[in-house]
Amino acid sequence: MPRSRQRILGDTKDRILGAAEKLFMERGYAATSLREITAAAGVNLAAVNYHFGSKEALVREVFERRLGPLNAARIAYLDRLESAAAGRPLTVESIVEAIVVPALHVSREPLAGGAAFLRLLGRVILEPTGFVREILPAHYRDVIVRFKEAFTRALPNIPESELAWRMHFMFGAMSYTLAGNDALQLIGTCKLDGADSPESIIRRLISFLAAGLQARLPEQDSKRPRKLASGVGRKAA
Amino acid sequence: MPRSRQRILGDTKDRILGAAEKLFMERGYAATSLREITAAAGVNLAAVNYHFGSKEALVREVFERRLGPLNAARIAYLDRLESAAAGRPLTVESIVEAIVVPALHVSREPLAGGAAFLRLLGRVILEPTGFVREILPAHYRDVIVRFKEAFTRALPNIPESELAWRMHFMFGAMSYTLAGNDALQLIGTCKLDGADSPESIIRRLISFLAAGLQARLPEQDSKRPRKLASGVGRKAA
DNA sequence: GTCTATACCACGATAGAC
DNA sequence: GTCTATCGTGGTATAGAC
Repeated sequence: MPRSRQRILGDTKDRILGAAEKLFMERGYAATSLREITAAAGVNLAAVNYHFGSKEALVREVFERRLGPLNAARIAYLDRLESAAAGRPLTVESIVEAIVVPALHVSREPLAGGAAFLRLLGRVILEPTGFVREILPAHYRDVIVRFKEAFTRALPNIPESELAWRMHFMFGAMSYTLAGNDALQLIGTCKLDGADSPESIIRRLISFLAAGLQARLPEQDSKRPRKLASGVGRKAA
Repeated sequence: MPRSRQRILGDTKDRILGAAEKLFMERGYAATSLREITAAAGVNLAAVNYHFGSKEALVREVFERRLGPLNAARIAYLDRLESAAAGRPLTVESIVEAIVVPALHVSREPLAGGAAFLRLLGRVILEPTGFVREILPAHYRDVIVRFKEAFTRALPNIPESELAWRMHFMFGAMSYTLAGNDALQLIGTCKLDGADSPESIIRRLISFLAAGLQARLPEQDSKRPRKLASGVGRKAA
């Protein structure tokens, strides 16, 4: 059902979407009022309710628009890796890379929402209530399936339930980092070198996650007596 | 300055604090109104503003009361490990244990706030705005200092900046997990075995984090030619 | 179909009586 | 210390203009 007429300078819906994204990113969801958004967009207050239904539905559309391309880029990255590997399993590092690097690109392209989008995403993922429970699953399903397969091939000795949890931990560390949280930095004693480029941070994140994903199992099946920790004293207490 | 008179059934301030904690945990901060809190506590609406000054100051006191004991338990745990080790460096696993296990205990003791407290804490840590920026540092400083020292001794070959980032990643994965987020679970394809006991989850988390913290450096100084990944195909692309 | 003006009710906060 | 009354602002709903 096409609209019969619309504005010259983008239609109202897009203007609201753009203004909302900008303000939500800058000030957060709760701290941004619909009156600020509609004022910035130059539209009437009631327009947001007409076009979106509610403030929550608005923020949902705001970052649905970003999440699709991001996850598509992740899958495309993985596709490239797998076709290059010609059937052999990938390294864990490269699989993690396929998840993290596209997010890094998003964080640096203002047109794609910039780092602020990831910050908002990271925050909204942690939210126990609201729309996350119904929206995120649909957007992440394909990504999870594909990467779970890849990890399973790369880590054949890790049981499925263990792998699920490790992916969970990976998800947490990644969300936290990409969200730009600097809890430690603020705490002061550990200053995360601000001069570090995003690339070097991502490299550090990848090696951390890859090592965690490949951790030896709590009770080793003793198939491959792999020595992991070295140069560290034995377990105390 | 002691109060001259106070109620029989706990004074107003404590009643508000108790009701607020319960409701904030259940419904989140933004979704809980002062009117609900004061109604549940059986006190007047204006009382919360008289005793605390604002809603924000109230939630701050709510989880300051829990965070102190939690971090004290972490330091005590580390103290015990170190005195038992008699000067030798601890294993990375045991240090991580000292961070995670006290939180597990909190999550299971309703009197200490229960799992809901960790959920609120994890969410509030992700919040870019508000009181976190001024409150959390003071409560976490001692913990960070002590554990950074311990990790530095346990991982003498990891540069300080690298270690800071790895602790950051650890913090993220841990907050995410303890906050009880089950993004993957909801996404469905990866069901995190609900039958898993908290203890087994914590064990998995510890081994994941310990492996990540001990990851080989991106460009190895080649002092200790440590083989980490095995049974995985070589890097593709 | 779109957009506007406007009214509604709940919220956090505060002043002032007691 | 406690209470009532009230203020400004928030998200939402609707009637009606175009």
